[in-house]
Amino acid sequence: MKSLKTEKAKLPATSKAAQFNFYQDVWSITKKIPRGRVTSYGAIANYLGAKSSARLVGWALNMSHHSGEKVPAHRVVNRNGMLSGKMHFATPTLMEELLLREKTLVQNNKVMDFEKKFWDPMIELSLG
DNA sequence: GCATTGACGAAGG
DNA sequence: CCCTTCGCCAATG
Repeated sequence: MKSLKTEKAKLPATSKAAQFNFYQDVWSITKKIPRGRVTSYGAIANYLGAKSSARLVGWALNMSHHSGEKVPAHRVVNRNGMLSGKMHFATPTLMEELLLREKTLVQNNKVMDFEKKFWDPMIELSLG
């Protein structure tokens, strides 16, 4: 696995190329989240070796909207399982609707059985 | 350019 | 426990 730190060693953090790679990596991982499962911003950042840059994962997913690519951003929630990003979808209810469509139930703005549905890329992708 | 703002999360009080 | 602070860093004003 390629960490962001490794990328940083080659490219300055301010480099456009480095940013682009980071976004691409985030989208790539997000696409691997199976239907009916969810993960967190921090888990993705951690997998990319950028443990403390969870906020940038949110930015990357935000960029995915007008990127033209199909990124299941609704499967990424915060570390408590809350739908903190739902306001950034086309409608305020779209994120929850997309989750419900794949049998992921939401109550009080939070994914039900979050721990059971949690998909950790660090674990799931390191074995494959 | 500097200050503020977040789809975050850990640590400290 | 809950609330605040802090590190993080691209984007925005």
